[in-house]
Amino acid sequence: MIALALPINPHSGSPTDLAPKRPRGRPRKTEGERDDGNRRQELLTAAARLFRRQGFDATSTRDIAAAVGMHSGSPFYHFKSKDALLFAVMEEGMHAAIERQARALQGDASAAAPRVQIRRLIRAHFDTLHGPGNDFVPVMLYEHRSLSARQRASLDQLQMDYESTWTPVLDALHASGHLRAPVKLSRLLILGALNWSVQWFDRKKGASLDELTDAAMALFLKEC
Amino acid sequence: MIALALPINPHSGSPTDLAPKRPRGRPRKTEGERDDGNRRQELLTAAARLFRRQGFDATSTRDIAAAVGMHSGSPFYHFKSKDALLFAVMEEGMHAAIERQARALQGDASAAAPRVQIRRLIRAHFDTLHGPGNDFVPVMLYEHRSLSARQRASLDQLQMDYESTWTPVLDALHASGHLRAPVKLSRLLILGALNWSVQWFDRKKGASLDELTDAAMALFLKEC
DNA sequence: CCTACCGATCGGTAGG
DNA sequence: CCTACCGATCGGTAGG
Repeated sequence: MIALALPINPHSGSPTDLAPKRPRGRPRKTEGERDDGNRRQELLTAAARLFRRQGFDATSTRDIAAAVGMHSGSPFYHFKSKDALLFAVMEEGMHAAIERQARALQGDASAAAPRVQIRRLIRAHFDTLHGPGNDFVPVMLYEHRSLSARQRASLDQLQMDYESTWTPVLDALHASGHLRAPVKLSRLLILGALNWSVQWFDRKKGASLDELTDAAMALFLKEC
Repeated sequence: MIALALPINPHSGSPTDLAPKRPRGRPRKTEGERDDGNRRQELLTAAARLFRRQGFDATSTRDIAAAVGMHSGSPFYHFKSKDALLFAVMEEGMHAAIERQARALQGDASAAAPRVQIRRLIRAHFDTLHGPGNDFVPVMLYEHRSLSARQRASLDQLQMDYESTWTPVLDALHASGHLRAPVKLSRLLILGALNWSVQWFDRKKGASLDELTDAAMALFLKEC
């Protein structure tokens, strides 16, 4: 097992350490981001939380720095711009959502009845939007407009990957008569109904995520 | 009939006009807004358009001034702050939406079948979101977060007025078996599905508003 | 990752 | 509604 050199406190190592020296100066950057382990992730988490609460424009890079105990210029050591930070938040959100979705369908991807599959998809989607600490995708839903054209195109691709999982399930439901509206518009309207819940759902009161899922199932599907 | 003195060009009137003089200096202000007829409305329309396209924070008051051919400080002659301008945009949007909704139900408010009523509500809602020049309500949906607590409370009241029209219709549909999910959650999910269309609907391509309405009806209602 | 700083932009205002 | 302007804030950077 390889020991990871966690740079928690740069002053903690003895000067005579035999461990291989980390390279001095600025680490190489990759696609507008630098890699530094913990602190980078802390910035992402804090940024996601603040972006969700206050919006992208209303959150200054100083706010984000303060939230993780850094000084005003330091976030730019980890991200080359505020835009790059926003993009990284959204990208991480989409990757997590895609993985969560895959996990929800695991095992019986094609074995389970379409009604079971759609339920799992809906429930996983609600988890992505309302699970504790899951601020990343809501930021993406809110702040899609704040991205550059290139960044947007890249995220649209991820979003298409995510949504493409729904299509065969909706096709099957349409074929069996559980869904009567056209599949493409159904997908847009259903995901819209779920996404909009970021505007009103409160985990601490009202319905639970299971009740929400039940309601969505009852609203969208015919009983045949 | 009383002649309205439209101050289109302050220099157009002869000095010997017998028409009653307009009061000199700044007009009285009311709740953070001044009344000046045309120009004020021009500012509102331009602001709605820009806020929708770029977002509230990304739109400067200079952008808005330029859009109507004013200089940078002049919007503050009509609105006491950028916030007041945003609020006025949203308020006008909600009033128009409430009127459009009432018009859609006119005549047979209680006579028509609930299925007809819900169709009209859905169609009127899509008109509010996607009708030509209807940028006011989409701004409200996007920028709800940018308001102060007081402004938000005031708009929430208008939104409750708007949504309350849906409840008796949904109640009737639930009673007749056309709607199976709980009424309150149904209202939230349905309006969410419709609202989210501001993110993807394009009047110039794809489905028409009528097709969209058909799809929504087919998605949400059981056939009994 | 900190210190010290810059240029640009922005909401808003005084006075006419 | 224009002119001229101010104070504050912000993203970002050089140098260490």
